[in-house]
Amino acid sequence: MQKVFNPDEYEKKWREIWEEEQLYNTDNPIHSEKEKYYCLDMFPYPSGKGLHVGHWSGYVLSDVWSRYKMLHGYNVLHPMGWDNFGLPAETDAINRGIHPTISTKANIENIRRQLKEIGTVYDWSKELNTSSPEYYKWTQWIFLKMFKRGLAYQKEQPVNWCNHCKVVLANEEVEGGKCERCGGTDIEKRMLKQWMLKITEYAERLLNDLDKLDWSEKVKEMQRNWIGKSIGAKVKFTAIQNDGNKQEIEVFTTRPDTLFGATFMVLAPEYPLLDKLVTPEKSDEVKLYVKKSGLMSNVDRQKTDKEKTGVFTGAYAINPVNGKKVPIWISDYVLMDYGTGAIMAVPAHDERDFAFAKKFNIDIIEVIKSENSIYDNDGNLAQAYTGDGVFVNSEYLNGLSVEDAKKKVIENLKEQNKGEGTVNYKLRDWIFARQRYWGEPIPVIHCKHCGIVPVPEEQLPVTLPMVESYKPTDDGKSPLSAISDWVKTKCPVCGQPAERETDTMPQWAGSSWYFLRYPSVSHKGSDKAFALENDLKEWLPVDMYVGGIEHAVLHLLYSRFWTKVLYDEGLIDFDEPFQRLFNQGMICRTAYRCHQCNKWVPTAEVDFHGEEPHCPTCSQVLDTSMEKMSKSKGNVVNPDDLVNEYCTDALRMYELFAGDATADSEWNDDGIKACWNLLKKAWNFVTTTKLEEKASAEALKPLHILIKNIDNRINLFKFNTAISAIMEFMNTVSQIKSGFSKEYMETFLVTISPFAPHFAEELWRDFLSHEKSIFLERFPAFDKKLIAEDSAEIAVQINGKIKARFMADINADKNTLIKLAKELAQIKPLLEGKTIVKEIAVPKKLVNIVVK
RNA sequence: GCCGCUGUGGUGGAAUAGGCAGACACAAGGGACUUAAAAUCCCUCGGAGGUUAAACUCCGUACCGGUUCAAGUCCGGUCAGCGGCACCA
Repeated sequence: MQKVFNPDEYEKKWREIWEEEQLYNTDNPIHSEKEKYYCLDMFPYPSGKGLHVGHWSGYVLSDVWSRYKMLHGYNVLHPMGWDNFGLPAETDAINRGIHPTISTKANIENIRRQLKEIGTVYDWSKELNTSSPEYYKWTQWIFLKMFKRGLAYQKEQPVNWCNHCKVVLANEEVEGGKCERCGGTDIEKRMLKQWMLKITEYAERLLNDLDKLDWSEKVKEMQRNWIGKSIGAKVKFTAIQNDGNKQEIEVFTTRPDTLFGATFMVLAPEYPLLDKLVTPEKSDEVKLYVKKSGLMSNVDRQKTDKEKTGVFTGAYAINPVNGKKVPIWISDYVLMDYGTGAIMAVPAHDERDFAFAKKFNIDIIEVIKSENSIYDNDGNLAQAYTGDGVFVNSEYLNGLSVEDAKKKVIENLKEQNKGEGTVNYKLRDWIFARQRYWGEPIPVIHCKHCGIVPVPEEQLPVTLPMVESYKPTDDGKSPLSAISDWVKTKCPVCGQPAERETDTMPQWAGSSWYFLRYPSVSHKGSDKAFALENDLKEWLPVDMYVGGIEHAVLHLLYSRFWTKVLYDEGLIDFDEPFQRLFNQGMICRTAYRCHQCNKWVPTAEVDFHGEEPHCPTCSQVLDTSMEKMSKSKGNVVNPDDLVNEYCTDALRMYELFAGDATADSEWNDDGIKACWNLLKKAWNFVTTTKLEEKASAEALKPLHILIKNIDNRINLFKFNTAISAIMEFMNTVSQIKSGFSKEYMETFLVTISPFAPHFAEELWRDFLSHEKSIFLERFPAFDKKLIAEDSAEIAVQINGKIKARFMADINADKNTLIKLAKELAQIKPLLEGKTIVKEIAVPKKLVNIVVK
């Protein structure tokens, strides 16, 4: 009787059996002899929206990779968990009026169901959740390690405060002046005392170690940019205060060579000792400017195209190289949190200083001459010249090049104790506190007598109290501060009444080390943060990390930092968490926007009458654009619907087939049909072909080509062409009438099983009556001899244009090929009366005859 | 502005190491089967010319130029798009 293709029936069945058999549990004894392999997905934060087909693609990809590794005999750890703490979950809870402990639980259940429907190999026995006390106990423990190493400290400083989210933002969370969370621009600088992590201490290592990682250049470059190393010098100027005393002002510059061209100095408006410098007659003007720039939003202040503003302080400083008096100005183009908050201004050779000097009529002294400098009609510099050249007006530097002048001036400054060579980074310390409820409490106690005291390790975790009201406040205080029962405690050192820290950790805390936790999750008896025991230790570091590019700086930089700290603590024996990183592209789909109503129109609601899409409310023709899938743009495709209409395996295959895995790809609603048809064809092929004792050479050839192609292409992460290899195979074998065997079908099923696991398992165990899972098989090796061709088609070109083709023996040498080509009926006449200039032959490919 | 990446049919995309551009699909058109539709199967499918039909000829991988017997691929320049950084001294 013919076996009917009915995925609805078998897909669910196999998922349940796999789970019952604990097939993917790495502790299952059937895997005990195997080499370990750790393939990790970036874990999701459980939002209420569920997964769309764009999210699926990354999970399918890592699943194919994991299954492929299993078939190569590895014990594959492929875990999943929930990044549950943090703003997304809290915002979702507030919007729905449900406590986050409850709302996230429901969200997790929905996403877990969806992930299971993908047919993934997750080892659910190792599921973790960053908001569970047994997990965040260790997040707090790591924090205390940092605190004890002096890497966590409190500092009062101006910080980015998002008025919409009512929370402090780390520098990494401000993207182009906008809040990374809400996309809003209502961000102001507030003076707040904050917990900080000294990531800057690791800047150099975070930069250098990028070289040893197997990551895309793009992500590495983004991290390099973010760390932003600049090599330059610190130079000490001496300023005269308004009380007549001297004050040293240090500047950072990447161009110490141009020091003789410094004609003024600029301080950031927030510069600490400004009051002592400003002269009485300038005092009001300066105060007004400082106030104004303090009120300006980040976005406005950072606009590069805006005109320079500034105020003269009335004070002067002495240039250490030539004793010249230069005026001290303040301006908002100098930032307090980079370098020293003060610069020496060299208008002739810096564009910003040039613009400033032009506007306020300050001297411009050229110290580098070059034929590339541009002058106006009066012979003055028309713009700053920043290139190389020959030094002038610079005493002992005259005649030197930029490189030599830098060296010499630094030497000189150092001798006179007026400065030294130094390095600066754009990277700032990580603001590590949030004034929010839904996060890990920072485990310290404030005691009037003993200062800041860490909570003793044996008292961890400091649990987050269950409260009714967890909404954020406007005053920058954590909702926890209102819970006096919780806040009031005793100092662990002196026993006197003391108060708990009420800020919580940022969203990124839990995800900074979760990959270390997975291997030991089901070993709960071990009272350790992460696997140090021999058998667990071997899992780490992560072999393959798969996720979106959106975490290129934030999560991936933070994780690298924490890993290095834990390495320095001697807790782990590696200092990079993710050896190999794969960033999948995003899936895009047409989105419709009505410029009249000024909103996105969900695809399902678009009125498609006539040729063009119309707005359902105002009937305007809609603007269309290709956008990454998102609920807010209304262009998501729900995988649940496609699984119902087709099947999981078809959707898995189409996600891969749609395009290059690294690139963004476009969702085509009809595309899945191709994969659905492919499965149907393959099903009929396996179930209806008449089998013989032994497979024929004719039949084996396409099979071994398939094995070779799949193997190569999975290794190169070329999943789209791996799927087309299966299509090509089906097209070829449909022309072959006989010569197939049972063994043949078995090999075929193993080869395609990473892509269509349910399909392969059903035919393997049910149709071909195997006891054990197909995923305990070995991926077949291809046989070169079976693929080998005995002849090849040779293209014949005259002057590079194809004129004929012929079949030749695969081993024919160059001379034979040329000889055969010249005798061809189509070629012979073309050579008559011509002089042959050159003859080129490429075995197995072509012959090119150059004639005159 | 600086840095990085990408430009291939109507569409998504193929093309080891410079060697037959457009694999594999989607859409479209035509045909078969069918009372009909769906499903399935077969054919056509970059452009221009050419022929009853073929053969055949020319052009064609954003644009301009170069290297080479040979360029989607290498080099130089231009344009466009995407991403990152951006008053970082």
